Amino acid sequence: MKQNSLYVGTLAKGLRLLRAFDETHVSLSLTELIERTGLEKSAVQRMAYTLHSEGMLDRDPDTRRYRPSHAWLELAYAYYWSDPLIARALPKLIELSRTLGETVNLAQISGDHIIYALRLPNHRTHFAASIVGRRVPALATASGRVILATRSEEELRDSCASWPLSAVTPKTVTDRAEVESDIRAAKRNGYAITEGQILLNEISIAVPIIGPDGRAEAAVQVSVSGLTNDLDHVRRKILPVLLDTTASIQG
Amino acid sequence: MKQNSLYVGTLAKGLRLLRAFDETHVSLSLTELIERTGLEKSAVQRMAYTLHSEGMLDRDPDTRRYRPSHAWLELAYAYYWSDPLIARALPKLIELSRTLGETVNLAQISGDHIIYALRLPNHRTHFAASIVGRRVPALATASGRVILATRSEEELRDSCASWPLSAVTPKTVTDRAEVESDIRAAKRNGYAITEGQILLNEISIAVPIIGPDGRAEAAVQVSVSGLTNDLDHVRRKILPVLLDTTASIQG
DNA sequence: TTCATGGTATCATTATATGATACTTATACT
DNA sequence: AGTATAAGTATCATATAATGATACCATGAA
Repeated sequence: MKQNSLYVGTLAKGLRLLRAFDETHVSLSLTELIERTGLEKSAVQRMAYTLHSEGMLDRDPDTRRYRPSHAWLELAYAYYWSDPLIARALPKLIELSRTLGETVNLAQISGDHIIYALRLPNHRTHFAASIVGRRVPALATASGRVILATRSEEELRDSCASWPLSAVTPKTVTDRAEVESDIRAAKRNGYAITEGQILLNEISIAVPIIGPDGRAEAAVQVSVSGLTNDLDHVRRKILPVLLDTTASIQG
Repeated sequence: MKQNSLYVGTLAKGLRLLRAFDETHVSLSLTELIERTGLEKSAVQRMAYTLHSEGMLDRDPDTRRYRPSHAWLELAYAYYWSDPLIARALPKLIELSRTLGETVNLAQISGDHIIYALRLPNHRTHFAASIVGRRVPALATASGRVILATRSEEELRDSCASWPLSAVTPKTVTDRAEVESDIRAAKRNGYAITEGQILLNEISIAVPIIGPDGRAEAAVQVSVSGLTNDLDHVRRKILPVLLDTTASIQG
């Protein structure tokens, strides 16, 4: 599968089973696992058996379908402890969530996507918008843009040119020049604001968490309904507290 | 390692590296991984290399230490989609969190522990108490007790006798008879309440989410400060809304 | 009932993981 | 600084353990 002699193909195969599960594949039968991983029937049989007996997959004895187990949440728990930013940001986000009464998120850059590492929902909204671990193309989000805005000119241009950018709502901006100029605006302003890019009628505003080297790896983002808010209100009422929050996280 | 011919030892070894990380081991060097997994040096070298090249472990090029990667959060994301209870409970918990202004949790039974699958923190508190994926001995928690209270007499007795129960605070009840009678009380009342069992000065109240078969696999738990609340207030003010919430989740 | 599909079990073959060892790079100590 | 010691990396012969083909057994549909 890969060249290096240190690479253990068997382990990689096992991981492929884990990654076969996502929002549209919440449980998988043996044959479905075969399809999704592209592995041999026997291999899948063995990997699934092993993952199950190690507690990484639950199995319905009746339907014989496999499902993610609680161990997947335990891994998230370990992640949270391992990332020093989480411990610094969480108490501030709780505070922010309380004062605003709106959904607040901590987004981290992860390749050309952002991943929501913390989410404190305050209103019923789409399921995907209230659970952690979701990955979204960075260029399509206020957080991704404002993080990019802290990077070098070259990095900014390259990313705008090559990172994924696909329409998910009718309002999603797919013109790369437009995205780039929006990021430059974010650079000047210190925040980025988007409307209906991922979800219609949703306004998101994000402020970067800037590291000692001036580069941001993460951002705090507040998302509000576009039906009950307008851009101006978001800028006047939410932005100031948001800036306070990120400042206090940066310490 | 195990007898069955379907068992793939190599995959199991790789998983052991993942599980070597926890709240007290947030990053691990090669030698630390060797110690914690008990595997051969060469094996750990290979597994770590493979996990890293598959994106399951991050690696600091300077310190050469390994850390959980964002992929661990993605797994949690897949878990959330796979568990139908999450989607039913989350909007109700958001509502509950707003009306109470207190920290609300969804706890699920997982062997002899409970695991916090959803947490909506409202006050700054201990870090461990605000992130998902934490496992706690079921008998020491209001949620665990109230879930057990929905089970058969035999199961109840066996669990009280054999499940783990260790003192974590000076107030932790380690007398199994006392725990058992508390669970029986929960059976009559439909809720369980604990004080300072896991965290000093914390009062927790839990109500089970009862399935069609009458057995609970999960519970909704509200935790408040014992300094600003007393048991009676919790029962009068929080319990009624909590009961509404669980009723609406059961649908 | 029969048929088709999905899941389970077995086994000879050899590719692949193994673990010992040597080598290189970092860190600690004097 | 210079040496010692530990930590990390690379290599390789060997055989164990993963492989994948195939046969067998449930399950559910027609």
